[in-house]
Amino acid sequence: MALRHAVLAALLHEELSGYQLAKKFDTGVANFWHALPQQLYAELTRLETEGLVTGREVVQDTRPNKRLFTVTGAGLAELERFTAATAKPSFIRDDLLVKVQAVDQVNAEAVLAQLRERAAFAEAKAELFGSLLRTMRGDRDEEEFLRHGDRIGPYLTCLRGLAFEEGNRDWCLRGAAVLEERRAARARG
Amino acid sequence: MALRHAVLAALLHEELSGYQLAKKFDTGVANFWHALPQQLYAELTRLETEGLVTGREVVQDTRPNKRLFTVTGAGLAELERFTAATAKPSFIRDDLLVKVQAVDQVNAEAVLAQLRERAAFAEAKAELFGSLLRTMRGDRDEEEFLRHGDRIGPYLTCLRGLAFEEGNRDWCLRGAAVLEERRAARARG
DNA sequence: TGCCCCATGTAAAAAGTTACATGATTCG
DNA sequence: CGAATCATGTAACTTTTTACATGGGGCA
Repeated sequence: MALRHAVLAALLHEELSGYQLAKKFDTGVANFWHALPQQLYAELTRLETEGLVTGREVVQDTRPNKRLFTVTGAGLAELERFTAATAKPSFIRDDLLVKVQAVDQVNAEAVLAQLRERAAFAEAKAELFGSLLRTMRGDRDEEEFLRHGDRIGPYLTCLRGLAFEEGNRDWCLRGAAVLEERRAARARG
Repeated sequence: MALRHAVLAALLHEELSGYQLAKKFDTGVANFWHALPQQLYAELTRLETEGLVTGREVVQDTRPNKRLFTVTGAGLAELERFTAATAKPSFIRDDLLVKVQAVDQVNAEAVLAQLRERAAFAEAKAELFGSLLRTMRGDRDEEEFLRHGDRIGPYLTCLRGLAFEEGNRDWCLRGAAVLEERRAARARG
């Protein structure tokens, strides 16, 4: 039941349509959670019937009409309750880790290729997060911004996203280097 | 459908019972995946009917009997197929991140407390992973072990787990420091 | 004597993924 | 002219979580 809270948190600063929300959750720009469009449309509907968000129709001539959603007082109260409750620890769940775990018994070439691919993906995401952070803090430096800025929440979660992707990248590159080195050693005899 | 592959990967080196497997997956010692006991018992049953693992009954007098599972040839082939297929990117999904995202609008004290708690948890896990790594590499240094050791798969995934938890800890401590500083600033002015 | 560990599950509910559906507009 | 974007969903399926069930042995 955390998707609803993720949606509420995402709508806290901006009024968004389901479509816009979906884009954020999909690309991982909303890097504190991930969800598919269908989930979001369904969740927004549920949240609206429960009075936690309100939608207003925006009629567009050139584009299809859309509904923009805002968090209500009840929605904010619900987020407050959620925030006060204790959170469970989070776990990694990643196909690639499973493959690496098995790398001694299976085709290492395939794993090597996927490590390289993932490293590139992680690097791209890290760069995206980096530029988002620069945009958020403007001309202030980070220390200054975190001391006195408003809206530090999204900044902090983006920092975690950045570190996570940098960690991914570094680990993938390290793993790839190890596998390459071992392949080379086998080739030498 | 990755749980089955996680189970196969976990059983690759050791023969384990459902209970033992559950403990690993629960404490996150099998830090490349996480699953509840019920899932594992169900998955083991399924894997056995599909011939991907075989169980052998071990009769115990003082303890209840148990069934130890091993990966079959078909199981290894299935892992091989899985490894060759392309993996999807992984996303963070964490309650605490949602709470931090909302921290500007909700009670920051609760978030601060949870950041501290999580930092401690992450630190404990990082230490556990650190000692697991030391055990795995024995008296060799890491470079040496990764070059010439066998079973580097579990070592590499454990390295990722370690970096992840260190990242968690550092980020939590940073976030907590920021929130404290802002509280102090508010109190002053 | 009460609580934790061993050991294995079933059943139901919630959450997440995959597949499919529709239709206009803008861009290369 | 075909593909991508805007915009919103429904339906079926898979996966994960929560709650419940059972029963002996060891330990404080």
